[in-house]
Amino acid sequence: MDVRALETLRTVRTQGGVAAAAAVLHLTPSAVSQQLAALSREAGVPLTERVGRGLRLTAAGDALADAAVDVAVAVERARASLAAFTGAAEGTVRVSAFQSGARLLLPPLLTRVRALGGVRVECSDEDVAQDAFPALTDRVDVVVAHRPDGGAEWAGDGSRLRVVPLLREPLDVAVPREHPLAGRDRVRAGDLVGEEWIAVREGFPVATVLAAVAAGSGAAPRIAHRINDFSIAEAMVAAGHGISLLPRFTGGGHPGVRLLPLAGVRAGRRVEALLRPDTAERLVVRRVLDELVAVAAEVTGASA
Amino acid sequence: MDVRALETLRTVRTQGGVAAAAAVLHLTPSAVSQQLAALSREAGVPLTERVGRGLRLTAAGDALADAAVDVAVAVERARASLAAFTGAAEGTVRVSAFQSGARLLLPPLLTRVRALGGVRVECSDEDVAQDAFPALTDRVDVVVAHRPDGGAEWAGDGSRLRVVPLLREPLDVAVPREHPLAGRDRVRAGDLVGEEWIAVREGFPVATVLAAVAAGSGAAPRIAHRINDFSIAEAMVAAGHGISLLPRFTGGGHPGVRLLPLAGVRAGRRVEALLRPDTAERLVVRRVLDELVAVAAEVTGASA
DNA sequence: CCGACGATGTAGCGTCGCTGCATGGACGTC
DNA sequence: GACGTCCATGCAGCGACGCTACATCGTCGG
Repeated sequence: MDVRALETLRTVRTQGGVAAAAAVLHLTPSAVSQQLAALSREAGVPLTERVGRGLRLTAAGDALADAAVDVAVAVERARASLAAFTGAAEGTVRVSAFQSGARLLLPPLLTRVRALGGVRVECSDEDVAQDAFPALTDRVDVVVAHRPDGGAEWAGDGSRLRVVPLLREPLDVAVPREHPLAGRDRVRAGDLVGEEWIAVREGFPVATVLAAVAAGSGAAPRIAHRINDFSIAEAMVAAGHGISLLPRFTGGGHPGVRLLPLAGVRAGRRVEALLRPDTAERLVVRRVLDELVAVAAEVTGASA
Repeated sequence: MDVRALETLRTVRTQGGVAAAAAVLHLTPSAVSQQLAALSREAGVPLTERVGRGLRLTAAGDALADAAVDVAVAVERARASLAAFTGAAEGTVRVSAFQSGARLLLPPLLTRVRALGGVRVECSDEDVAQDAFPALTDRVDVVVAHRPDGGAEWAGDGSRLRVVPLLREPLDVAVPREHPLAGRDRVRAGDLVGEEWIAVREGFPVATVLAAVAAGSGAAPRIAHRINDFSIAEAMVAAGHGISLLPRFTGGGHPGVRLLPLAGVRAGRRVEALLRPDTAERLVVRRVLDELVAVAAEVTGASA
C-alpha cells in the first residue's frame, strides 16, 4: 500500500484521467497506469473502469481515494511536526488566483509575505471555468477561486477539499459616465431592460449572476460581447459599447465608468481559497494563508 | 517520508533499540539504522541520540513517532475501506495472553472464532513483566494483559496504545482445606499475619496487590516462594507449603484448595486487551476482538 | 474510413534499500 | 585495568522495484 500510488489514485480522480494525472505528477502515463494496476492487484478489486477512451474510479476506487486523503493528511502532519522542531516554516508556496482576484489580492499578499522572511510565494493567474477550480489544487498550493453568491458548493467540499472564505464582493452595474443612469446612486433590475451587456464566457462564475439580474428585469439580457477580463470590459463600458457587471473592489478604477449598486437583487460573488487537505497541513502554507485572509480583511475593510 | 521508515521509528521507540526493532521487523540492524539515518537526513534534525551503548529518540523523534502512529492508522483505514468491498474480513490474527488469562479465555475464543469462518487465530502465551506488555503489540496483534486494580495506566495509553477492557477479576486468598481459616466465608488482612506466602516474581502484575494486602495487615509479608504459574502455586498451596493470592475465575479448580474472598481490601486485577492503534483498524482484528469481549462477558457472567 | 487521443502492456535501465561484514564505542567481568 | 560482549553504524555488493521509451489496442471525431 504505497502512499505514492495512493496519491496517484487521488490525482487520477481529480484530473479525470491517466494522462492528465501523469502531467500533474510529472510522470509518464505508463507509470501512472502501472501504479494503478499494482494498487488494484493489491486491493483484490478493480479500482478503475474504462469508460469510452478514458476511465473513472469504481466505487471501491472512490472509497480508497477518500481514505488516501486521510493518509496524505497524516503524512503532512508528520512533516509539520518536524518543522516545528527545525523552526523552519520556510519554503515556497504556489498561489494562483483568477484575474481580478489576483489583481486585488496578490500584490498586498506579496508585500506582507516579504516581511515574513524565508517564505517564497510563486504566483500565477489561472482563469478557468467554475468547475475546474478544484482540480487546480493539484498543481498549485493555494487556489483563489470565486463563485456566485448563492451558488453551489465546490465539488467534493469537506473531506476532499478545504475551503477558506476570503471575502464577499458585491457586483455593481458599470455604466459609462454619460449614461442616463449615471447620476443615480443605485439602480433596480427593471431599469436595465433593453441594455446591451458585456458578459463573461459561459460557465464562468459571474455568468449566473447576470442571469439572476435578467430574471429580475423580466426580459432575457442582450449579450453583445463576452469578455472575461474585467479591465477590458471596463474599458469597453467607458467607450460606450455596453454595460456590465463588475465586482466593486476590483473594478471602478476607470475614470469614464460609474459603478451603481443593485437594489432588490442580491448580486455578488464569494472569493475563497481552495486547498487540498494535505497541502493545508503544511506550515508554510498555513502562514501564507493567514496572510491572505488578513489581506482580504484589509481590502474589504478599507473599501466597504 | 517513507511510511516503512516511520514504522521503523515507532518500533525502535517501543522496542527500545535498533537490534530489538530489527528482530521484530524481520530486518538486519544495519537496515534499521540506515532507515533512521535517511529519515533524520530528510528531517534535518537528529531523531535519535546515543545513550550508553543503546539509543533513544530525541524530542523531535518522539514527536515524529507520534505522528507516525496517525499515518499508520490512516493507511490501515485505507486497507479496511477496501476490505469492505472485497467482503474479506478474513485473514490471520495473532493473539497472545498471559498464562492464566490464556487458560480462561483462549479456548472459548477459538471455538467462537471457528464459527466465523475464514478467520484464523494464532495463539501464544506470553508472560512478561508489567511494563513489557505494550511492546508485545509489535509482534502480536491482540495482547491480553493484566494489571493490578488501581494500578497505573499502560505506558503511552491513548494515542500510542489502544486498551479494551475485558474483565475485572477479584483476587482471593487460597488456603489448603486443612487450614484453620478454610471454614470462613471471607477473611480480613489482619487474619493473615504470620502466614507464609507464595507470590509472583517482582514486577509482575499481582505483586503489588500482595503488598497492598500486607499493608492492611500491618506487617511485611513473608514470601517463601515466587511462582508465576498459578496452577503450580495452587498445587503448592494444596500441599500446605503456604498461602497465595489467586484470581477467582482462573483458580479454584484444585480440590485441596479453598478460595476465600478478601474483605476490607480491594484486591483484584484488570484484564485488558492491548492493541496498536493501526492494528486496531484492521477488520479481521476487530471481529476477533469483538468475540474476545463477548467471551470475557460470558466467563464473568457465568462465574459471578 | 482514417487520423488522433487515451489507456495499457513490454523491454531496458537506473536507483534505492537490503544483506553481509568490518569498525568503534560502552558496559560487565575476571 | 584488560578482555569479551553487545550494540549501533559505515561500506561494498547485490537484488528488486519503478521509471522511461516504444508499441499496441480500443474509442471518438472528421
